[in-house]
Amino acid sequence: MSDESALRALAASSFNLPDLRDGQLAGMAALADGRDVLAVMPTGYGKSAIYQVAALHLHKATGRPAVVVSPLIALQEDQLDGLSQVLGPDAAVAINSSHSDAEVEASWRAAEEGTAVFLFLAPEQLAKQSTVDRIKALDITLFVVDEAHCVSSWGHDFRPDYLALGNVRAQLGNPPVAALTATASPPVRDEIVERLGMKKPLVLVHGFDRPNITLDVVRHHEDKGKRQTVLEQVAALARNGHGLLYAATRKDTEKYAARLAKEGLRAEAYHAGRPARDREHIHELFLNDKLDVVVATTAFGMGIDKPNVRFVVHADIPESLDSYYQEIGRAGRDGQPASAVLHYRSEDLGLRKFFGTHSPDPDSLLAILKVLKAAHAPTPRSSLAELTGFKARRITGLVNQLEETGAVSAGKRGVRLTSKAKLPTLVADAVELAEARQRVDQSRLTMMRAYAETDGCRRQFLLGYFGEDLPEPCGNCDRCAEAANQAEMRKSDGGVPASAADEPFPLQSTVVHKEWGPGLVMRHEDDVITVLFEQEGYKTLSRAAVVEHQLLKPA
DNA sequence: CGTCAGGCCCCTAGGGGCCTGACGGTGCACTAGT
Repeated sequence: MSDESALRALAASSFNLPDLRDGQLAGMAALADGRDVLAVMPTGYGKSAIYQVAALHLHKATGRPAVVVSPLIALQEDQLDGLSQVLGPDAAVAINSSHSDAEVEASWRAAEEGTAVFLFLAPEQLAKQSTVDRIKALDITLFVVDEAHCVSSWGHDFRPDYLALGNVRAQLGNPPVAALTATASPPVRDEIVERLGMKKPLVLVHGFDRPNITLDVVRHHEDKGKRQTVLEQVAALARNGHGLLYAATRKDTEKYAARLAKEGLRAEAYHAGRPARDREHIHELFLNDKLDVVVATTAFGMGIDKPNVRFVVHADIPESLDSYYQEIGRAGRDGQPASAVLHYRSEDLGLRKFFGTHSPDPDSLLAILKVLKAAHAPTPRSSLAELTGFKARRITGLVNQLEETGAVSAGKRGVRLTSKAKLPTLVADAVELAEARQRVDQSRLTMMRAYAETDGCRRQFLLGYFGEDLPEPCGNCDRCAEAANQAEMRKSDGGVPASAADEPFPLQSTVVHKEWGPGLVMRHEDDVITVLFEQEGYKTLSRAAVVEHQLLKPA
């Protein structure tokens, strides 16, 4: 295996990586050998090195570049800076809207003349056929998709061009794919592999468990009480180091940040509504330890690699465990103890449900299909936009939906109708697909909720979701602490806990509520009983009210 | 689905309570107007 030793040598000499971690060399070798690779590794583990060393190796042999698809321009520029320092000024170039036409042209030349090893761009650039054609002429060595979970989490509606990457890759002659992400449960991995058209990929999953992060969930019944507790807790945690507070809405980030600042903390709100200049500034302050806490929406995080984040607190539940894992994964990268706390109210699920609702639009789908039927020939997306009056981006989204159900196919010369079925049938198929997606999104939320409500070890639950088995409870989460407590109490009582015997509705017993119907008792907690109702899902009832008004009857 | 802000009424004058409608996240690229 001279390739492997060559790659090792290259990693050491060009990237200053004398020691490679589990999976890195295997990934590099597979890519150099023309095999697809899916790497699921936390930020800071070194997944970028996998494609970078492989690309440099291939560039030395062929003089041809690798394409890197990356979701954020800021991320592209960071990578550019990093690579330029190591390999020289023109070794990495980017094509995006932050550069002038002249700069973009210079980047293309660097790629065409063989100086550039890496060509960075966002998926939206690849929506232009002229761009795809020009890349095709480069005969690239690798097609790298960074933050590949975006394919599944953003592709379907928010940034539909992600879904077309598989198609683009095919047009480029199916170069080997390197898909990289820090978070992906097995179904998300499957979707990435499928969407990018990866064949028998080498799947590398490493560094998933982060035992130094303490996992806690705090349940709340009142919104006001939750806000107060969150503030107190963040203030307490910030005494031992810097961290992040995630909130669901922009307004809440502002409110929390203002309150924390009042308490004397160096706190800033961060969300997509703030001017780019402020966002960069906050980012920089945080990286340089000049802020105690950043209060942010989901906008903050991708590409952040700060080793000494001591806590990540969530004031509101995220949309999925995939998101949650990624967000808490920003804590404790230095391996020192760190804290991840989720503040949970079942009412907060409502907002997430709202965000997860993408109502399918039959009229728009029909309008596209009518145009295509009349055309009898492949129709470029630009013409579709003109003829229907929809914006280009909307066209991409609608065409993606129709393409997924096989109604149309998008090729080099445009979109054409491929199904012979009646148009209303095709619309119905696409609508059904959108609804199915909605159900999937809801079920991911359900898993997030189950994490928040589990009686078992949080880490076992979390790792289980990602398909990893943790044989013993972790001993570093609130559930494990609770279990240890109860064991201690039983020991000192010398017997069965008192509450279990006189409890009118034992755990796992079936009960009936006069409005909500039949349900299963899931949990007892201080003065609250949690019941999973067949029709309504989880509900928490005050024990006093249950007793006083006889809300529940044994079934 | 829940929360918030604004308007309204209330009973007796300034604050509380109720109702209703609006709003809620993530980024690319492109264009028009300074």
